[in-house]
Amino acid sequence: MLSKKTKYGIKALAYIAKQTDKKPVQTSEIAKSEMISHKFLESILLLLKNAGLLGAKKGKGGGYYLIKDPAEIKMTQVIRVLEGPIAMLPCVSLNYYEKCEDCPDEKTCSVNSLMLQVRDSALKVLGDNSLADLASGGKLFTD
Amino acid sequence: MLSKKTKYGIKALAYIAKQTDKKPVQTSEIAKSEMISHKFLESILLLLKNAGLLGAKKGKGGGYYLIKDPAEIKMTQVIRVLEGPIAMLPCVSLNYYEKCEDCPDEKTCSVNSLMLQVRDSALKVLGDNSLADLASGGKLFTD
DNA sequence: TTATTACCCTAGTAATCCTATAGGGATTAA
DNA sequence: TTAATCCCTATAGGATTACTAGGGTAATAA
Repeated sequence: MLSKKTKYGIKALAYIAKQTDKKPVQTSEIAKSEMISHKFLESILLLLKNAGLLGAKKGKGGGYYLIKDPAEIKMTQVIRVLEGPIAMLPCVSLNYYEKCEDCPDEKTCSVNSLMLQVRDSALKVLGDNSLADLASGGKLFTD
Repeated sequence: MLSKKTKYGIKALAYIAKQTDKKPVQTSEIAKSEMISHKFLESILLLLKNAGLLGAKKGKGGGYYLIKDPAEIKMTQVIRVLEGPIAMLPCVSLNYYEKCEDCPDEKTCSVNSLMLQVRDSALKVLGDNSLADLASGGKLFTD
C-alpha cells in the first residue's frame, strides 16, 4: 500500500504542475485545496525540494515551484523519492537491492521470478507516465 | 513491500506444489528447507488452510497438502489471502475498495488514475502466473 | 493403551513505520 | 520593521511486523 506521504506528495506535485504561470505556490494553498494537513505537507514538500524535484523561494510571495518541465519528470522518480523502492522485494530492486538472508539462489527462487515480473510491469507504467500526464488528467483516457 | 509472511507463504506453497507424490508435507520439513522460523510458518500454513488453499492431515505421517491442482491456483488469490489488496490504494482496489476521505472526485484524481494503471498491470502478471508456474521455475524463461 | 507426531490456538512483545503535531529559526518582499 | 513563508528538529501515539512462548488437541503406530 502507498503511504499517505507518497499520495499527498504526488497530489501536491500535480497541483503545482497544473499552474499555468511560473509563480511559486504556497504550502497553505495546496494543503487547503487538496485537504492535507498543513504541517505534514510542509515536511513532504521539503523532502521533494531536497531531492531536487522542487525549488523553493522563501519569504512573502514565496513557495514551491517545479525546476524541470513536468513532461520530463517520470513517475518512477517521484515514487522512488517518496515511497522508496518500486519493487516489492529487496532482492528484485534495481535501486535498493539487498540479498535475502534465506534463499540460497535467486535464480531458482519462485518468489523472486514472480516479483521480477511484477516490478517490470510497474516500472513500465510509471516510466510511461510523467507529471505532465498526471496534471492533464492522464494520457490514457482518449475518449 | 511484500511482508515476510507473504513471501514465506508463497515459498511454502511452491514447495508443496513441487512434491511429485500426493503425500502431506510436514511444517518442519518446509521450515528447514526454506529457512523459515518453524512457529511462524505454522501460523502461515494455518491461514492458508483456513482460506481453503491447503488441506491438512494430523498425526504421524501428517502434514499439509494442496487441495486443488497447482495450475488452477492463480497468484492473485494467493497474494490476496496473504498480503491483502493488490492495489496500492484503497480507492483503486477491486476487493477491498474504500473511498478516500480527501479527494472529492476519483475521476479527476491524478493519483487514482495512475494507480489504476499500476493495479491493472500487476493483476495481469499475477493472474497469468499459477502456482504450477512457480513450482516449475517460471513460465517466462524459455531458453 | 501409550507414546509419538503433528496440527491448532492464544498471548505477548520488541522493533519499526506511519502520520502527523509542536515549536521555533531563517529568509525575504513590501 | 513586519508579516509571510520556507526550513529544521524533536517527539508522540497508534498500527503493523515478525516473530516467540507455551501450551492444547487430535490422530496414528506400535
